[in-house]
Amino acid sequence: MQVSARGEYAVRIAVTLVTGHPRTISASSLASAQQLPRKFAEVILGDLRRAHLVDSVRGVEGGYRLARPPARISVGEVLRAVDGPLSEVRGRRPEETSYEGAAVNLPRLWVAARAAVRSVLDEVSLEQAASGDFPVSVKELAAEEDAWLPR
Amino acid sequence: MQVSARGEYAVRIAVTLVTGHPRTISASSLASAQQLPRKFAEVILGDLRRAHLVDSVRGVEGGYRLARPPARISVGEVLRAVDGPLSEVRGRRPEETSYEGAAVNLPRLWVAARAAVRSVLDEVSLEQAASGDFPVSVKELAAEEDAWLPR
DNA sequence: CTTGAATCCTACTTGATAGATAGGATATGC
DNA sequence: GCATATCCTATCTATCAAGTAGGATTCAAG
Repeated sequence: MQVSARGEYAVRIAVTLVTGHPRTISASSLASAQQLPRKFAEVILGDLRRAHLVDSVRGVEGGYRLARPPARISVGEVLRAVDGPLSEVRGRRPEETSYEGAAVNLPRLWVAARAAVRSVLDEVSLEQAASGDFPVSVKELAAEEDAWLPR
Repeated sequence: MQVSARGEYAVRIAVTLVTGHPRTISASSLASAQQLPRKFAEVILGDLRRAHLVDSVRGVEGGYRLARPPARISVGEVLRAVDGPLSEVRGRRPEETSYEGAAVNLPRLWVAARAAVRSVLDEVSLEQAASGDFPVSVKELAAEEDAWLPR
C-alpha cells in the first residue's frame, strides 16, 4: 500500500473539511491548516472536485466543501480520486493478472491482498478518520503491538 | 498495495523455485518458465540472494535454490527484498507519520492498513502460494464476490 | 460597476525512478 | 581448457511525481 504525497495531502485536506462541514473553506486556509504548498493543494482539490467528492464555490467567500456528509465518504474514495486504484500489480488490477506454471494461483493472492486493504480504507469514513473513532475491526488492527513495528 | 514489475517477477520466480526445491535452477530456466527477460531475472535473483532468501551456485550445473524450506518463506519477505517496505505513506513508514489538527488520527489509520496488508502477504508462504492452499482467512478474503470487482 | 478574493486552467520544470539492456569478469564441474 | 553458470558495473530511456508559474475567470460586496 503506497500512499503518494498527493494521496496523503488529499486525506489531510478532506479531514480538515470535515471539521468545518458544511461551511466552505478556501484552498489557502486548507493549505495553511495542514502546512501544504497552496498551489499543490489547489491541484488536489481540483481532482477531488472532478471526482464529485467536494463542491467548489468561486469568488469572494468561496472555497470548498464536502459534496456528501462526512460519514458517507470513505478514505478509500479520496485516495482513489487522486492516486487511482488502491492496489495494482505491475500496473494491472489484481483480477486482471494471469500466469502460467507455478504462478497460476497468484491472482487469488493479489485479490485477497486488495480485499484486505479495502477492508480498512473503504470502511473508514472521513468522519471517523477525523474523530479517530474507527470501526472495531480497524481499531483492533491498530491496537496490535506488532502493527507499529517496521519489518 | 502497489506491486512493481520487480515484485511480481520476484514472486513468480520464487514460486517456480518451490516446485523444484531443493534442486538448483538456472536464471535462464526460471526466466523462460515464467517468460521474463533473462537479464532482468538475474538482477532480481541477485536481490533475493543478498536478502538471503535464495542461495546460488556458480558454474555448470549451477543456479538458484530457496535458502529455507518453502513453507518458511513468506510472499511478503520476497516483495520486501526487491521493492522495500510493503507500505509507505509519502515515502515514510506508517508509524513515522505525524500530523496536526484534524489529521492527528491518521497515523493509526495508516498502521491499521499496513497491518491488513501484512495479514495476507506475511501469512502466505511460498509453498502455499505455489499450491494455492492459502490460510483460511486469506481464502475467505478471496472468496468474497466483491473482492474480484474493480472499484 | 469596480475591486478584491477566490477558483480554475494550461503549461512548465526538475529530479528521481522503473524497467530494462550490454558486455564482460569470475567461478565451477567435467 | 571449455562450456555453462553466476556476478558485477555501467548505461539507457521513458515516465512520473511533486511542485511552480502566471494569469483567466467568477462572484459578492460596496
